[in-house]
Amino acid sequence: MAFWKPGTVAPGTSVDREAEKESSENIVTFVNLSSNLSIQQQRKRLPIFKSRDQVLYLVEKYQTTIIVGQTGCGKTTQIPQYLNEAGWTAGDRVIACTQPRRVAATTVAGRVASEMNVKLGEEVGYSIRFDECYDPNLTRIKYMTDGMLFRETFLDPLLSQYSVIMIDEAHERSLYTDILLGILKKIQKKRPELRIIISSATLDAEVFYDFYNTNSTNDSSKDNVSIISLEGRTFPVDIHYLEEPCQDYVESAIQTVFDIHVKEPPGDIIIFLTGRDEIDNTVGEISQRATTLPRSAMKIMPLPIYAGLSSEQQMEIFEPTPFNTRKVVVATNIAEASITIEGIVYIIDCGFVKLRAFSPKTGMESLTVVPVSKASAQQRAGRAGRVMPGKAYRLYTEESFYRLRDSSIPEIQRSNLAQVVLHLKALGIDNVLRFDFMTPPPAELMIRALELLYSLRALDDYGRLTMPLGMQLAEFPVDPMLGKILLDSYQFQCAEEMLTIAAMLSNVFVNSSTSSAEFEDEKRKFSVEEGDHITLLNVFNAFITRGKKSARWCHQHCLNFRALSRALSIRQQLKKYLERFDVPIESCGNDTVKIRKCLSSGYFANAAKMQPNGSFRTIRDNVELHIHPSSVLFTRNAPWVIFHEVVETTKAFMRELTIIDPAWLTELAPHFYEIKKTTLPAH
DNA sequence: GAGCACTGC
Repeated sequence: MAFWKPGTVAPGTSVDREAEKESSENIVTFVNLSSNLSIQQQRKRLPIFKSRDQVLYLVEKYQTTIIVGQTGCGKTTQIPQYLNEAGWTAGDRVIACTQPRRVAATTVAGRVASEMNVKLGEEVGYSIRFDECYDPNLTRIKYMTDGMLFRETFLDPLLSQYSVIMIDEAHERSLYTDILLGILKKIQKKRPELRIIISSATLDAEVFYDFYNTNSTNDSSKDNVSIISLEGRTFPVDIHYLEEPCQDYVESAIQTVFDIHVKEPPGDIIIFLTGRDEIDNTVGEISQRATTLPRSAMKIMPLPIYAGLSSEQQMEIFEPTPFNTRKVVVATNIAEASITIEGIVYIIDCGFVKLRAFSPKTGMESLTVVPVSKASAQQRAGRAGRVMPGKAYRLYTEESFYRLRDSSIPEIQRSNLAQVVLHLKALGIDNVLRFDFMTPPPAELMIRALELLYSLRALDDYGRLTMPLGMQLAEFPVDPMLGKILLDSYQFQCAEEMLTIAAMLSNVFVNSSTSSAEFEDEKRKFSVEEGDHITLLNVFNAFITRGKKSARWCHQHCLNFRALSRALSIRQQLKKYLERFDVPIESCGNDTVKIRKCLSSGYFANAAKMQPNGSFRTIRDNVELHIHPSSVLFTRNAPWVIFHEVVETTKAFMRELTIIDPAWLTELAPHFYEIKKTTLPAH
């Protein structure tokens, strides 16, 4: 875990070390020179090349190999090529390499194709949702999102075409990474020849080791798992801690920016904060205080970055820094792994992150600020050492760093598991409570998911998947409640409307980039008194008809073009599933009763009744809820509603609501509301 | 009368 301090021996070849001592201009020359080398020569220069034979030996000898290496060591691009060269793709076999993010899968595939001098989509391909670029007969190395490889287990439960499966960035412990880790262990029992490579950036490799090691004797020479550590190519980062804890990390971050600006040599800064509010305030405050700098001083340019910004706003941070100016990027966790900004030399880490958790007791999600893990703090610091040695300022004491968790709680232990349970059942894993997870989720989470699936009639009294409903819900790439309204739409002749609503709900960033009065005016043009679902339907329909799917129209109406285009793709994909399930694609026109009844047939469990004081209580658990101010129903009178989700921030807020008639609940879900009938008004 | 980190099928 130790960071390399300047003046000590650092990792990497002596050639690399010589280069980094030069100024940044010299590094540019260095890179240009290497681009003149042949591709094969460049590959041999990567630090990982020295470990090539050892990696191949370990993969040959052990069923599972754990590779620990920092980002930038070349493992993602090189290891699949080494395996290909060593014959692991002979006999039409394929090497898979999974990534938690879409962009990583496509860009890495492109780079490897050019290194191998082949056309992307032939020997080297990729597979991500809405974009497949590989040839089943030709492709030998396939980069894919972990979610896509998981999907493939539905078609071929043993993933029999793959000789080696490399799970990259496993330390991030994404939901699908964790499910795959469990399923691969199961597959390996039936296919002992399958090789698994787990690649991780942190040193918590023992967890992976113990999980895959099936050697029950004390003789460790019989282990079927091996570990190898690779050296990275990043530069040393000097870590600074506060001597005393700070009261206000935003204020402390701003002060640190100006300290660096005045005392340190040129180089851009990144600040990690937790959310939009903090970021916007910090950017404003830095601009304001920058006006008090002496006229002769270097200029300072603060820029925000978070997912809710439009792509144009996001692109600004990648512009080259103007002359005599220091760029200060103020970021959420988006810059920890998803976005890489070149030229960062200083990082300021507030030590916190906003994390989503799901409560099995109430079925609510909460979004709360929690301390980061040591692994996250290390990852953040590493963002400073990409082009030259950097400095990291942690806005907490060294002692509190050592009290942090080693790594974040894996997603699978804090998520709504309804979809996961459904998927495992579809793979024939009946006793999901005993499935071999690397870190099992709490039993309450699993039980909550089983209850919901039972109430949706996706599971029978014995907990088995129902046919065809349960199986179809498992195949659908949406939440089971959304899947239910799609499959039930034939009863209300409204599949067209449900497809749109489902696509829009799977994609919440439609309007989050602006929050001005102007936007409020725009929103009113689309809103209807029945609630948010039909409002979303109107927005999408206007985008298609009046807006002609154009970015310009979206801009004029304060809508997020990226989000609407994505909704369009999701809708097309969901439509293909409905067609395959023989659900007639009909429209109910403007019959909002049909639409709202159909919504209730999937969301009956999420029903709430207004209280005399204006708040709401759920029917199921009697939990107090509030309408989120972004809802079109916020200022309206809504005695009974169903809602898409609850997010707990300052209060428990329902998001995306629709007004319903309570009689529909007993009509559509008598099995769920039978015993509570007395609480409903007589009709 | 609040304000939602980030992914993914």
